[in-house]
Amino acid sequence: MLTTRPRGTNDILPGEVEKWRYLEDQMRRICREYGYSEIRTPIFEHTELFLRGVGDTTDIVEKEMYTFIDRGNRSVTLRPENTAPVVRAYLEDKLYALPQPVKLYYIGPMFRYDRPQAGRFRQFHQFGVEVFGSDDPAIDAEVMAMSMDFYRRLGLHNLELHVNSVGCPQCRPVLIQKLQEYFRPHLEELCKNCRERFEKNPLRILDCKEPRCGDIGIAAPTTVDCLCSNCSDHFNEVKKNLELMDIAYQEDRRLVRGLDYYTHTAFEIVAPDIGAQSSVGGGGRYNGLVEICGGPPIPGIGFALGIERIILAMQRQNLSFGDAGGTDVFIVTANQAAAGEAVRLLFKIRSAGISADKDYMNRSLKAQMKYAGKAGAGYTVIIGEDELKQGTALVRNMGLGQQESVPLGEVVNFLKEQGLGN
RNA sequence: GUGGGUGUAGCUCAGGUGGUUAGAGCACCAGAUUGUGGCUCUGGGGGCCGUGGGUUCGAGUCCCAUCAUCCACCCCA
Repeated sequence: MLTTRPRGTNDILPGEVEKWRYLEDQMRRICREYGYSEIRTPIFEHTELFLRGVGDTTDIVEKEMYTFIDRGNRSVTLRPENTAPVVRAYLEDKLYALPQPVKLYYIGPMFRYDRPQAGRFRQFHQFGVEVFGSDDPAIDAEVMAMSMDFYRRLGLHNLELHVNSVGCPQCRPVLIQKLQEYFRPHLEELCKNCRERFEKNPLRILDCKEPRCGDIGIAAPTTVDCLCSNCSDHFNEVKKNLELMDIAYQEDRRLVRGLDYYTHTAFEIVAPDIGAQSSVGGGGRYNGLVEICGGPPIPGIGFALGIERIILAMQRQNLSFGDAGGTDVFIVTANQAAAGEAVRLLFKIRSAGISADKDYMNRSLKAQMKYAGKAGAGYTVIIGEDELKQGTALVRNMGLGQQESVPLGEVVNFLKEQGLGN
């Protein structure tokens, strides 16, 4: 146990961490372009926030939270998602006093006590955005367009954008009633879960994966059948805006989100080739959430993307994560007498903004060359007896296999002339 | 929470029906007439066989438990 990490967590090692940094760079860039500012909230919150915000009948709250009592006897929970915390910050820090809409993004770890499998971990990472203060359908479309734009920039293809409207407090009771009327005669045939859902949240029966429940529900009334005129207009405008941007989507009348706070627009982005956990992102509108959390009735919408799943999908599609970057220059010494000069020169090269390294393992010249080759050094700078006498160094281009003698004082300039450093 | 697969060297894996010093490839380190990497060749270091019990004269191999991991259900990003 001492040397094993907790189940469902990961070490991100050199070689892997560069991918994360590449993705994080892309996230920050697109957020700047779409007008989003970063917000960082705590990793843990008062448990009550998630009970109220996410919904106490959701699976996340009922069985997946890392909740514990701290030394001050407070119940706190490692955040299982970040919409509720951002809403909390929006209220606590009075961001409603800023010009609206307020557009925020976050990148960070989330925690859910799930059974790990492909694309699912107990500590996983999300990139998400939240927009407060506007119920303009154009914002709904923008949030979806932004997420699709993000995937496009990474080079991901074959992704599907599924869109639906789950109604509002006006029309949802109508839908729930109709659904219960429809399913009541079939109650016995439904799976155990769905029989519970029948009472608690009949909407969720629609996206049950049990084949039998699907068959039974095939002719069930769907969300769009019952939308009030407001919701219906809103949904149509959202779709119109997507079309203005040429964002391909499919309307999925059975799409229901697992968190209670969604109203109106709900969407999900699916990658078909990463296994069973195929959802790489999802989100929707949550016009009631700010109020649920004790604030004024302020509308909101957002999305969250799973970073591990994005990496999985990119690897499946053989996509590049940008240049890794490594050592440019390696200093090789032929004898002990050159060691001092190597230290001096190494510092000068690095100070000039060029990545450089030397041997620290007392290797032979030959072994140093080998190591430099494996480290991917573009150049080696060789200092030996002859060089010391002449006050020069041999600068070898490892790619070309050519080398030339350069005065010690000129090595840095010479390397710069080769295009190194910036 | 449920089901199935897998745990042997740093990595990927071999190790018929239990039998003596547990192997390979890759990686690592060193050398191939002593100042030069990639290719090749030679040699070397490395293994509580996941862990704990049990059966047996004897367990990497069989049994039980446990932990980890992978995949699926479920759920979701």
